[in-house]
Amino acid sequence: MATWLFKTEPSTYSIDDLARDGVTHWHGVRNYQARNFMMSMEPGDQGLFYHSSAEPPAIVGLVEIIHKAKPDPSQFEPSSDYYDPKATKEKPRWFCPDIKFVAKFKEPLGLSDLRDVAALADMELLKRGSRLSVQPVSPKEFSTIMKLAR
DNA sequence: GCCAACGTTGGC
DNA sequence: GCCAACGTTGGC
Repeated sequence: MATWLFKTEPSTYSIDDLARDGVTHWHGVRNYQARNFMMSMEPGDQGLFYHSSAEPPAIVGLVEIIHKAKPDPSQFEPSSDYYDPKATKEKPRWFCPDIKFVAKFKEPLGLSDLRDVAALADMELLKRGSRLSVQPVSPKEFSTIMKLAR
């Protein structure tokens, strides 16, 4: 089982939205590195759910991958913000997995608090200038965060 | 609102 | 294939 982190702006799609929906197609990611990580996800993998541009920016919950990545339908939809004119049904560019809600933490794990945790010193999320919206999380980092989570 | 960091685009 | 210009991300 691999472990990951999904970033989202809560004003766009929050942990509460996912709790309501139960399952969602993680569509709209338009970055090749993030896409490649999503294409390597397997059902049963777990993901941390992170709110960016939030107060505070924080890890707020846990999700699970329930279906491996398939073509992101929004790339074919001209009216979508995520439309990609260079993508075709025969050769899709963008793929995304289905994820399901597992838990919302009682207390968000704020970015500034995570920076104080020595075991997380090398975590991608905490790196200066880190913008990747889908990231791998190491087993050690994941277990450290799950111990902090309530 | 600022701005550093980073990815993408496109001219050459 | 280089790289300057530009747009976006996202913490602060």
